[in-house]
Order: sequence, then C-alpha cells, then structure tokens
Amino acid sequence: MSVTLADIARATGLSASTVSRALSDPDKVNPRTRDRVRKIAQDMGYVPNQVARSLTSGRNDLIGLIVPDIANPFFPPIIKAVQARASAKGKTVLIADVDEHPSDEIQRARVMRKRVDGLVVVSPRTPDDRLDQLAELRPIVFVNREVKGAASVIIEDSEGMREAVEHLTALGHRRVGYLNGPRRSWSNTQRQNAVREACAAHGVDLVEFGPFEPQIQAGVRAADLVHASDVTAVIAYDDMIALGLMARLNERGVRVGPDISVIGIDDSPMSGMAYPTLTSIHVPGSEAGARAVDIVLDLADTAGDAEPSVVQLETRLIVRSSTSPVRER
Amino acid sequence: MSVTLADIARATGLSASTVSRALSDPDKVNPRTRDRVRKIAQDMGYVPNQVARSLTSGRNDLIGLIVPDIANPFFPPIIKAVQARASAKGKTVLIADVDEHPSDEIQRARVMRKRVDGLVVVSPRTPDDRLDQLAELRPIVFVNREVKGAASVIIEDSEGMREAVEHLTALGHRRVGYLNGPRRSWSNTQRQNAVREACAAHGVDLVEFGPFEPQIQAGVRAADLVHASDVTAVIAYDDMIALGLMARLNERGVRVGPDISVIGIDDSPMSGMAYPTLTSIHVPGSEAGARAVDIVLDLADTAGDAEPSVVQLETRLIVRSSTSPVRER
DNA sequence: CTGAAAGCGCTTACAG
DNA sequence: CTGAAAGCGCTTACAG
Repeated sequence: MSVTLADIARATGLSASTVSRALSDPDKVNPRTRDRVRKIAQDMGYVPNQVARSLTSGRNDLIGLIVPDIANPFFPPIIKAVQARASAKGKTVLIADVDEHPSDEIQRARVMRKRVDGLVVVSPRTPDDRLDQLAELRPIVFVNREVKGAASVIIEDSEGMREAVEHLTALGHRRVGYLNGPRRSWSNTQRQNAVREACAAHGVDLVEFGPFEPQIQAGVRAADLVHASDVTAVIAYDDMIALGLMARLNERGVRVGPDISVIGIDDSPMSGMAYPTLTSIHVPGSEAGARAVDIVLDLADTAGDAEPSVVQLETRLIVRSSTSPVRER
Repeated sequence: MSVTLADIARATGLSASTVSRALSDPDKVNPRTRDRVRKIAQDMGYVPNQVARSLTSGRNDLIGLIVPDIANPFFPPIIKAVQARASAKGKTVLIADVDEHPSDEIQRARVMRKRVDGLVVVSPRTPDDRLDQLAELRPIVFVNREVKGAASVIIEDSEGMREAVEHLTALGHRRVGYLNGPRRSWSNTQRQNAVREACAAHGVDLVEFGPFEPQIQAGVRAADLVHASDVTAVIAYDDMIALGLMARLNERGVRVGPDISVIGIDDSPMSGMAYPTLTSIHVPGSEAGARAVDIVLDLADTAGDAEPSVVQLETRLIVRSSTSPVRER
C-alpha cells in the first residue's frame, strides 16, 4: 500500500498532527522540524491522499467543468482558458463531456459535486424546467446561458449579428438564410432573435432553415436545402454547420463567395483554414471561461452569500473570404 | 449543509449501517426496509458523499483520462469512446488536458490517482527517463506509446504507411516529403521509421522536414518549405499539419491534388470536409480508447498481479482527393 | 511549537 | 435482517 501520514509520524517520531502541519501548513511548525519531515516524506515517496484530505478539510482544489461536446471546436479554447486561469489560482480542472446529451448534465454534475470546489457549466442544454436542479449544485457558474438566480457569463449575440447583417447588406444581399441550431437551445434562441431583429432593421428578407445539430454533417444536409432556395447569403448557427455547408457546396460546384456568401459563428480555429476562409462572428469563449473561473472561486470562498453576478461579453464580425458582393443575375 | 446518512438514520429510526446497505447493497436488507429508506432518502434529497464513500471503500467508480491536447481533433473521438465504454461499465470519466506540456502529465496523474480507479494516458510525451514514474501510478494503461512493464494499446503505423507509399508510387511519385511531428514524440519515431522503410522498399526518394508541432499553424509554415523543394507528394505527421499545409498551398495558388499530393495521418473528421478532401491514414483511436478502458478496469479488479497486456491495432489508408497522379513536367 | 482527541461521512466485517 | 464498533487518512480546534 501507499505511504500514509501515520507511517511518516512513526518514522520521524512525531505526531501525525505535526507531520500534517509540516506538509500543508508550514508556518505553524518549527522550520527544522518542517525540513526534516519534508525530507523523510520525500524519501518515503509520500503522496497525500487527496480523498482523505477533501473529506476532512472540505476543500478539493478542483474545479469541475461540464461541456456539451469537446469535438466541437468552439469548446477547446474555452476549456484551455478555464485550465489556465484555474492553474494560476492553484486549482486543477476536471472535465466532463456530456456528448450533447442534456439529460446527463445534472447527473454528471452531481457525481462531480462533492469532489470539486465549484462547477462551471458551459452552454447547458438542460431543459428550463429542470434547470433549477442544476443551479442548486452551488457554487456553480453558467457560461452561455442565463439562469435566474444563478451566476453566469453570457455572450451577447446581437452586436455581432447586427454587424453580419450590415456587412451582407453592404454587399448587396437582400435575401438571407439563417440555419437554426438545435431546437430548445438557449443560444439558438438568442441568435435567432438577433438575426430577426437585424434583418428587420435593415429591410432584409429572412428565410429560416433547420433546426440543425451543431455538427459538420448537419451542414452538409443544409447545403442542398439552401441551394434549392433563392437566398444569396447564409448565416449559420455555428462554424461546424457552416463548414459542412461549404464542403457540400464546393462538391456541387457552387463557389462559396462568388455564388453564395456564408457566415459562421464562433470564429473557431478552423475558420481561418477552411476553403475559402470563413467569415465568422467571433465569440469570446476564452474570456468567458476565464471569467467563469474567477466567479466560481469567489462563490466558493464567500459560501454563496454574495449575490450571483452576471457578466455580459460582446461578439463581433471577422470578415474573411466566404462573403462577397451578391452576384448579378 | 447537505443531508447525510446519519440524518436519514435518524429520520427512519434505523442505524446508519442499515441505511447504508439499503442504499448501496440492496440485497442485504429486508425489501420493505429498503423501499422505506429509499423513499425517505429521496424525499430528503439525499446525495451520497462520494468522497467519503471513496475513502472507506477504496472504490471511486471513476476513470482518469489524460490527453495532450483536446483541441487536436484526433483526441475527441478517443475521449468519446472511452466515455462510452466506461459508462457501459458504470464508471464515469474525468478528463485532464495537459495542453501539450509533457511535464504536467505526471503531476496531473498524481492529482487524479487517488480519486480514480485507474488511469488511461493517451500519447504521453513524458520523456523516457521519467516514464517509469508515470507507470508506477497503477492501474494505468498507455495508449499510443509502448512502455516496458506497463499495459498499453499501441497503434502500428507501418501497414498504413506502407499503403500510403505504395499508393503514391502507383500514382508515379518518386520523390516524397515527410513532415516530422514533434521532436522526441514516440509516435513520430514510429511514423518516421515506417516511412523510411516503406520508401526504401519502393525505391522512393524521401526528403524529411520538421520537426513540427501537431498544429495547423505549423502546417502553414511547412507549406512554403515544401513548395520550395522538389517533392511531388508529402506525407504529414498528422491531419492538423496536413490541413495547415493545404490551406497555405491553396492560398499560394498551388492546387493540392493536381500540383502536389498530400497525405495526412489520423483520418480525423475534418479530413472528409477539407478542400480538397484529404487522403489520410486511418488510426483506430476509438477502438484504442475502448480497449484501454477494458484493460484498466481489469487491472483495477485484479489488483495488478496480472501481467500487463499489450494490444496492437492496425492502420490503413483512406484515399480521397488530395492525392493525384504526378504532374508531367 | 507540539500532541491527543475528535471528527469528516461513509462502509464493512463481526455479532446477534 | 439489523446494529454497534472500528476504521479509511487526513485536518483542526483545543490544550499545554
């Protein structure tokens, strides 16, 4: 078996209490004793049992992060930002991928709950009527979804969407498609409202398609629907859908840019590498992740009596080659 | 505070022992008692404290998974396969992304060690001379790296690489480039050896470039080096590098396929969506992940007296549009 | 600065 | 089938 505190106490002739302090609260112990204990602990290959430490101290030095689908390139940058920020504060991050199964979110969160000091849940798809069950698992912060009474970092889609529609209008487009994201997705509701408002404001006809899952294959399917319609430009719920759309249009000999303009959302790393490069609405995922960590650790410290903060972040349009002037007919 | 076992014992008038059994070992208790306990526990919103449970039982029902970089599309399918397999066996997966910092692997593994029943480490970059420190943290299984004395699931690159070189030869290519992966990467050593052997066997001239990190940007950088050389085809260490390479060649007006052939490795989801679609060597990541779970849970049960198993999986070439007959000069 | 004691919330032989 | 007791490996007031 592994070496325990008691083993070290025996080896040093000290009490377990002192050994414990020497190792985790160095100021409360004689420097000489501390050094001796640490050396012996090291020699014996002692590794504290975090489980026992957690049970007794209530601290885990761990943050739980729940994401819908790590295969979607929108999430890795968020995850990395969360890790970077957590690490700067001496915490480690445990990630759970719920694989787009909303029903798993609550269950996975419960499993994690006692093992972590706080939870960060990104883009939860848990239905409204069960959301409070999730929110109860405090300290918890939601990213990309507003939950009443709970802390959250939300991304305001309207500015980026306004810029996108304005950009298309300037290029002469008058009939624009929107590819809806998943049914009941909070994000999609935001984006759908934003695109409707922006189109109305600019006198642009809006044609909606979908819902589509945020996956490349769904974009491939969308391509033929879009091609059969009379829109000259399309805004997709996210880059995944936009990339699938472009791949299929390429395959059918439709030139993205000259023949039809495409705009994605997320500005994921692939958007600059696609062919043509994809005009996309930048969503500040990394910033959102970092802010979420700050908030959740704050909540963990203040035991939740602070009033839940809601942080808003803005989006903006990044123009690349997939949008061009409307083609004359 | 949350509801504890003791609270339920009080509420039901039973002992903590009985309540514990009713909840987690139902056969050892009177069915009537069991149902009553469960109902009351449910009503009181009881959630077992997993930390306490782990400390006393030694089981965590958790598997730790360590990956180098979740942003690299090679890993998500592996992660999902691990989760699916683990879930089928009643375990939950905790993921740690070490962000391509090899030095973090051991540390992260140690943090996880006591909280999980076993570790799966994918494509570790830990240097050879510290690898035994990692391997000591049993039960542990390595994926995509052979570690002496430890269980592993390794991917045999030679067959796929042989097919790739054969394919290029059939298309008339006689001078082929290989873009090396990261220095000191075990995978790259395998692939480098495989491509050298295959080229030698087919009388093909091999020109090596790199090392390159497995990232799109590195591929972009590689493109200009390749273009300045006289190779007519390139095999890249992985799809990320190949995708960056193609993007930059497209940008420079070089037609991938007709002008230069490109082969990636991993057959990641993007390879079918890139332009042109990318010929790639399929690496059975999902299968590797599933097998790793089986092995690590076996090890956890048998307390490590079984001799570590080494599973080998094969690769094969998937031909798409990025490879064409060599252009006449 | 150090030690003895209690306790974190659960599980598990051991009796009955 | 049920209960009392011990214990998992730590931490942390409380004394001294």
